[in-house]
Amino acid sequence: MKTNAGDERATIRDVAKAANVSLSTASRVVNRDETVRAELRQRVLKAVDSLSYEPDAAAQSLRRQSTKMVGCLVSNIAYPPFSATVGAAEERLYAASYTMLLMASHGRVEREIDILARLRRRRLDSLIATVSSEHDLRVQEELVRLKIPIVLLERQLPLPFDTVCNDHFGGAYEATRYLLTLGHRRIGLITTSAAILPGRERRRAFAQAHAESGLEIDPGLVAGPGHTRDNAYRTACEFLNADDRPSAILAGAHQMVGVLRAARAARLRIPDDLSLICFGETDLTELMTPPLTVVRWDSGRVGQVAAEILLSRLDGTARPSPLSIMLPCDLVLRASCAPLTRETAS
Amino acid sequence: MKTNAGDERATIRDVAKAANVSLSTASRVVNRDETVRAELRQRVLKAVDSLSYEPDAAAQSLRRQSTKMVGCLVSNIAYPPFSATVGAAEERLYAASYTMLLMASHGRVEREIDILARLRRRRLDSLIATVSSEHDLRVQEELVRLKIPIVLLERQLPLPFDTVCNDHFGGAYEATRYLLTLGHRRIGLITTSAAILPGRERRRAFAQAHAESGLEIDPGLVAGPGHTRDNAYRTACEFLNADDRPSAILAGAHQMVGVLRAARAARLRIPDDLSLICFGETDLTELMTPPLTVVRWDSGRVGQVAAEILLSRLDGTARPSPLSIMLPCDLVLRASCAPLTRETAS
DNA sequence: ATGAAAGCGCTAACAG
DNA sequence: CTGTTAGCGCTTTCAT
Repeated sequence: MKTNAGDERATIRDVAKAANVSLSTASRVVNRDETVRAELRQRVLKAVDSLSYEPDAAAQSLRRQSTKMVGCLVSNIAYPPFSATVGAAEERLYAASYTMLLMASHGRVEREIDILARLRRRRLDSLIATVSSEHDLRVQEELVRLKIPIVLLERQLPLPFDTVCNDHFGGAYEATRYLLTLGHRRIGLITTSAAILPGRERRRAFAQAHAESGLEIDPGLVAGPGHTRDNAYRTACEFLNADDRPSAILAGAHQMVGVLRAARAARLRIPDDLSLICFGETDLTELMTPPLTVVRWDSGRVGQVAAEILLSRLDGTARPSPLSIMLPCDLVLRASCAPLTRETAS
Repeated sequence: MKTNAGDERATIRDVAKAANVSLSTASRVVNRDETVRAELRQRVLKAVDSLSYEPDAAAQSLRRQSTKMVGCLVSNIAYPPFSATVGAAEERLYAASYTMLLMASHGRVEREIDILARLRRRRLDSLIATVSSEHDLRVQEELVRLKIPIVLLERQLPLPFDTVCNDHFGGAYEATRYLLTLGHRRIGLITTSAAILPGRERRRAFAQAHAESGLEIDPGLVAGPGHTRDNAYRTACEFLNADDRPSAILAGAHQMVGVLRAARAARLRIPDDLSLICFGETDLTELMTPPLTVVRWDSGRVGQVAAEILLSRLDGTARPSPLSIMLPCDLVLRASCAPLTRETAS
């Protein structure tokens, strides 16, 4: 029974009229209020069906003061770790009847502020965000002004928001120590900006591992933001063409693409001439020759956990104090690192 | 002047009151109606600023009967070609003040129907969709019921929707011919389901190229849906362990990961023992050893074009008849294909 | 040029 | 248990 006479959408009023009940009774039935007599309920349900009635989310939002929408702010949707995280979060939120709004800042603060203003007008119930800098006060101000539960991904701010991060410090520390143990003394680090947690923690771990071995770091061998592949490629070329080139490089998955190109251009064999460790697992790291030693974590898990926290805030289950979840990173040894012998040192 | 006395959001009423003008005048100013006296305009603007007034999108949607939201339905957000497309579309739509809602069907028709019903309630202005099957009539029905402009991505339906696709037929045809020219006679094809355009067109091209050379196809060497990597891996293993194993395989980027694993497990060298062509460019195809010959297209471009079409529909610029855009695919020769000699034939 | 009033579609007091 | 009524915040006639 799906004959929809007019082309117009049926409203709850139409349903009430067709079922010969009041507006509120119709509303009650639609909203599963139990206190409606079975007979009336049937009449309403029939009307709903025959009119193909569907509640208007905009009207509901206005009235209920809740949009059942969650914003998701990332720097770039197409960056695989992000898309895996976003995908997992969407999955969980969808199951809880939330709709996800997706916006990309492309790493630009101006854009980010604009996005947050827009999201404010949309009256989101909640937000998942990976801000492009932890130091920008305007962004922080905008986040606070939203006045909704916020979960930060891979970021830390001096604000009472929930956060879920991976243990990039631990991962980078293990990776650096491993290279040091293999005898490497000049190691390059190419990763994201120090203005965001992964970049900051990797630098800190890199420094600490060196310090614990009583070794100095050449600041010239630590590079970032290098957010783009091209930047990473150029940086890697500089590193590899120098007289005292590093014998090993640690790089983010995104940057590693540039590093591999540079290594190929410089005709360096891996791991014989250059040892490599990648932050993040991708198809490439696993299937290339040789397979790359990686610091691995579960991007999807980040999104799942974030969604879970959000939902617990939304239904009031969560304890008031902000949660700060840290997920593990593991060093997975493969074939891209070799011990440093006299020969390979330049 | 950002002192917001109460914690409540200011409404247009508050603004009108503070500026000592009527509701409608305040609204006019906010909506850039030119017919307001400069003095009043200033007063209103000042009030807007001091109250940090921001229009409520839900209320606007309700009143204007337009949500300024565009839905985006894909099977999986984290699948790189999709995320590149979605990212590019979001970019363009954002610039035109639209917000993107993202939902993933995970290839399940039931889920897809549920999503479409939900989107209907959200009263989207428009939709970008990559449905999981071109044959499901319920999905088609739901799409029609939306009664909004729809752009289909990489899909074709017997309905008056705009579509933007890549020339998978052309790409697969060239690729197959290339392998045939190299002397290959038993070629495997592992790609997506024939129920969607890319899978269908690749099969068709594969068949036509063979037919034009007067060659028969072994249907056992054409596999799909194999949407997951594990499926592709299993299929490839079967192919490669058979006595009359194919000397070459064509596979989608997603499936290729499984194929490479299988080739490695079977200790087959590429291209000496097995020639490979991949549908779609990824980091892996370019940087692995040997670099893979690929059928390449621009995923981002698909999203851009789709967004452009959508916007032209939304502002009434587009001509009424549905557009059907086909973007090119190119065969990029690299090092993963070798001529077939007696020795390599099994 | 400005204001008063109606109403988008819905939910939730409040009466009965 | 059911109906009447009052808005949610906004835009838009329609008068003035």
